[in-house]
Amino acid sequence: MDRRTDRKIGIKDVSREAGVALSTVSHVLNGTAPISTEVRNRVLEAARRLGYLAKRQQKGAIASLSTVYLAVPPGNLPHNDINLVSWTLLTALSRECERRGTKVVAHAGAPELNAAEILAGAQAANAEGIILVYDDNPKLLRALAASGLAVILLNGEDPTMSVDTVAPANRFAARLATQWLLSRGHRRILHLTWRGRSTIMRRLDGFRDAYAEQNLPADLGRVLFAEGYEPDHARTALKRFIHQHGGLDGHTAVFCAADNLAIGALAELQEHGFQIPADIAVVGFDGVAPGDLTVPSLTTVRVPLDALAVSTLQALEQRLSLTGLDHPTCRIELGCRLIERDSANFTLRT
Amino acid sequence: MDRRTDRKIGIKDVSREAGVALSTVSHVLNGTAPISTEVRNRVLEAARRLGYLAKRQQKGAIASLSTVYLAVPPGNLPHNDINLVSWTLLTALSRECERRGTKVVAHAGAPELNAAEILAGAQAANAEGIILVYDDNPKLLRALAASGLAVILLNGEDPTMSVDTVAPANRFAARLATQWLLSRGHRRILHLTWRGRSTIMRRLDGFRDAYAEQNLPADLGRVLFAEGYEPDHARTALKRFIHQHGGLDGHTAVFCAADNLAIGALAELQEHGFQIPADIAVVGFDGVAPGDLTVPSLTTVRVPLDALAVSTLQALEQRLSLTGLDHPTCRIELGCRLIERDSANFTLRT
DNA sequence: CTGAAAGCGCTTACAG
DNA sequence: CTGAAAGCGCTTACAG
Repeated sequence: MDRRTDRKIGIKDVSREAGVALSTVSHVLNGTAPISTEVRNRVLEAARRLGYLAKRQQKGAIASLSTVYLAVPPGNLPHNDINLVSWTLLTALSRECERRGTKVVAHAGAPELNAAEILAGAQAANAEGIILVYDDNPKLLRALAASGLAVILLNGEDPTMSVDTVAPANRFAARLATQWLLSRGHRRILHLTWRGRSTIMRRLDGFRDAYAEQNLPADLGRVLFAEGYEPDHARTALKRFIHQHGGLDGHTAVFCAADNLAIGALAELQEHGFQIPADIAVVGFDGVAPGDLTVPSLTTVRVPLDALAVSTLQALEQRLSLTGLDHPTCRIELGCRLIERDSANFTLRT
Repeated sequence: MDRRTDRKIGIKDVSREAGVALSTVSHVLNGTAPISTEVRNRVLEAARRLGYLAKRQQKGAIASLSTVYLAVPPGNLPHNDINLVSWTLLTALSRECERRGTKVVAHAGAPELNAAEILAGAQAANAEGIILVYDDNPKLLRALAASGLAVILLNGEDPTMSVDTVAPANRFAARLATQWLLSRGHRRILHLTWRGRSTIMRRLDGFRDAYAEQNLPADLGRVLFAEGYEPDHARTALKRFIHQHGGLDGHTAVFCAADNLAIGALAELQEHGFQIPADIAVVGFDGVAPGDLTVPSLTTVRVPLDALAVSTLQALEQRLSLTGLDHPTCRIELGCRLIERDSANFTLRT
């Protein structure tokens, strides 16, 4: 493999690699002549290996999006918040736009997002598409969808399926993390969450799924609601819980619906003298904070923010190219991975 | 708009349509020179309108899949079953493959799908990808994923997110149908379903979501499990229910998790002398049967089978082009539409 | 399926 | 950003 990635790859290279005539490659790629499947496969494999197919695909996808309009509920904007997830997601989004040469215009409107304002802003910016982040107000979504512009909801749910959405596979990821704890002997797991957007409730669904899948009594998995998703909310909720039950009430693990909560949980639990993970294991959800931010380092579910940004732009272009056709709206969920660190690195004897 | 779709459209046409120089169009499409957003947008819009972008995209996507290997659990094969959904889905799939010039090789193995057999078959067929339909056995999925071949699960769930999946948005669609009934005054709705694959349980989730969303007591929405998804299973289950309760126990609507069940429900309810929809409304799920197959015609949720087939092939190609990279697996759900016919065409006075 | 050759469409460099 | 021009890469028709 001494191919230089800088030299441009053409069908001549593919024909040499596959050991067939130049014209044969062309015919395979365009379906303009009947070619035996054996040769056809050889050609396609060579084209794929040399990156020719990828190059060709990129050329087809390029440049259809010149400007996107980005609307984020002000409460989730990075500057007035310690929300690292928001910040990382928006960074990934703008980096991906830059890579594609797509201009991003951010919405700056009233604190409450408003369809008319967003549409006016998008029009003024000459945007072909709108990316809405987090907000899942059905009225807003429906109004935007009715405008005929291409709209994608990122990191939110639209139960009415009026617009395309891109989000992490929250339910399945939470289920996997819970299963992982169960497989290490934990039985009484506390799910620490808050009454946030519906995507957060999907993590609760997944938590319960894991118990159901193993035919374990559902009440082994208790749910504790904090007042919000900041570390202090976690501390307050846990403090009250520990006070009420005179301890952890037999729980051996806390599965938090956000890293922010997990950070607060670590602090609060340690303040009460619990050893982590020996007395109680802690698992987070998000995976944007560096591992050594906490002591012990946090085991967590990593949400693929970069891939979410890529998929969002792809979905937007896809929708744009389908303008006019009534292709159904789609919901895309991306898989998350468990990052095993110290805060849950302990197997219970069963 | 007198453009002839048969004449090939080139950038010359785009430049004329947009009123700019030929070279400008090229620069816009390739990002090879800085172009003002105003001109850029004019060019892209013209390119989109003339179908040039679509043509270019198609060229990029074409021909990367030569052969797919199709594995369907034998129980779901059309020939030994009255399962119209299966039949329609597989037809849509093979039609889409034909359109793309992709060869389909069907798996013919033991009644129980087996990873080694499937992989051997796919290899023998020189297939680049595998489409698995329905089956959601986690062991099977994991084994296939580990093989390194591109794998898509169609109409199933993979909670482990080992392989990419494409499915209808079952949960949201069931929620919408239930909301629609609730909005027409129904309060006690019976959800008639069966213990099928997990995708069917998502319809139950959606049924419950609709009650929760309106803050209605969850026990207003009762669930009745039939022994299977055939019309006779529905009849048996309903017969027993009516007998036990000496009637419909206050229910004014039956929301069935499959059209097959709805067909049985219509027959059974009418046999007991109930008027449909005046005494009880019936809603199905699938939408593959013609509307006049039943009396009265069936209101149902239409699953976009053609679009599912298109998305499946797209997802497979996408995965193929990402070979090597560790892009997370994705789950794609497509929106469904409620088809309003006579069997639920009745609004209750509230 | 090959290989040489003609031709087409797009890209690119450049003066205005 | 235009417009004429050179050039490149791919397509296509055809004899073998």
